[in-house]
Amino acid sequence: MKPQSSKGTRDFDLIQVSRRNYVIELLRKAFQTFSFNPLETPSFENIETLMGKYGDEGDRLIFKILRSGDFMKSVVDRSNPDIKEIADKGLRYDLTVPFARYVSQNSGKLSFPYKRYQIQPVWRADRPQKGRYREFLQCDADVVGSNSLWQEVEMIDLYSFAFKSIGLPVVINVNNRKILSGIAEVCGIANRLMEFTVALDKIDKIGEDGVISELIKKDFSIEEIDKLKPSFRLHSNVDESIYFLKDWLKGSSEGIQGIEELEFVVKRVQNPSILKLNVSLARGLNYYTGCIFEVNALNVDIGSIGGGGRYDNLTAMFGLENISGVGISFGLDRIMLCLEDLNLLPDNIIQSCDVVIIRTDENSSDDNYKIAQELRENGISVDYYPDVVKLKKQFDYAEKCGATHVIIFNKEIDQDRIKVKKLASGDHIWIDKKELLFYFLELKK
RNA sequence: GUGGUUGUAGCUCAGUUGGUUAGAGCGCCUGAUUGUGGUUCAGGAGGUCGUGGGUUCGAGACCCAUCUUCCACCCCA
Repeated sequence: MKPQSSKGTRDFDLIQVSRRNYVIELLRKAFQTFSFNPLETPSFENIETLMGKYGDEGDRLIFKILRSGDFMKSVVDRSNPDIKEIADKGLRYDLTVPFARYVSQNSGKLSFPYKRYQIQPVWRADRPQKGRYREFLQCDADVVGSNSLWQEVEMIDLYSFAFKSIGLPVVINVNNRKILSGIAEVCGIANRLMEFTVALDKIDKIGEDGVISELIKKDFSIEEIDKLKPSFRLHSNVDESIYFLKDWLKGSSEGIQGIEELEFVVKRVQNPSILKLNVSLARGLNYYTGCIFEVNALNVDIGSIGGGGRYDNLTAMFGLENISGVGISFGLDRIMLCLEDLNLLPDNIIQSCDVVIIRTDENSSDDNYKIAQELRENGISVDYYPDVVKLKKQFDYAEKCGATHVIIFNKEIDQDRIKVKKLASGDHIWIDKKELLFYFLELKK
């Protein structure tokens, strides 16, 4: 059998794990700084929990898990089985829906507003591309149980804080679903909001003409498209856009509310310069109801590296009414690609061992191993080479596992001193047996 | 899910209009040399040419299928 990892999945080696952990810790620190509590949920959920939350396209991309045992037994029509008949579980597609399930299930013991962060992999049965995997790590922060717009402000500040600490320059696109509804309302296409926003969302990619032809394809009339046209040109300058929108949408109370919400938020964030009001931003996940966010890295063409927004009714699907939430997500895998592309990762973050004990003589084995035990007990990372073999082999090994030092001790020849060699320079020093631990503890400081 | 693309030693790739025992560099292993590794030298292992069919006297090269890769849609982190 040929060894091969499954489509759209990857293995991470020493360097990659070290780098990922480095960024994950920065994110965790950011979440904690904003007072979110950790939560972990199972990798799979009941299929009903997942289905119908992400739109038709989302349902298709959920990894379904076959029923245990004879999974065809419960199928009524074998020529056309329903998905729920043969699969009763699915791998989580995002972290927001499992979170909503958790909140609904545990509403009695949670005090609201409840803030949690969650760093776990999610799975999508998508066709892989660069920056698009079938298993990837999401890092989410959500707060539920309050309608306060201060939470939108905090979410944007959290984004700024986190990306600043990571050192990745980004732009945060913001919009509000209510503005999109308002536009649809004043243009008389309220019943076709989704079709309109899906087309508008592509404007950065296909341009104004592309959006128009897309709308024509979807049977929008020329008059309707003419009315919608101002939305194609709203970009960048936040104040001007808000001023214009207030006039344009004055016939829609929902639209006006959306603008006011947006205005409240953009006026209060700590670093408004990384915000971009982007009326074309729609986001496909259909549970969003208010503010929506999407983060893009500057100077890297890889799609969004984060997204989120306000959802008013997500827990209602699980029976818990009147719980509004806001959440944001960091796409770790894409963030890593950006950092690698832009060469922004420090090179001193590899988590490797401090010292390899080189074996030259079986008679010294016990003494060598005692050295390893003593160092380990004091927090030094030690690799004890298991065999007495050629030095070249042992040195190569030490080099490869990233050790900074090797120790050579032969009790017959060396007696009470130990040779400590720095791998990078090749320099060596002799250290008295009693001083060895002190030497490495000093290095660690 | 639709359309296209890729696949030769561990890695990066050569391989001429289909024609004998499929090559290189790097890496790996062994030995020598270097005052106990990183240099240099010599030798060696390793590929049913992604997989399965087909065309042909003959296929790594052509055809079909399938898997994988990357790209564009779709959608998204």
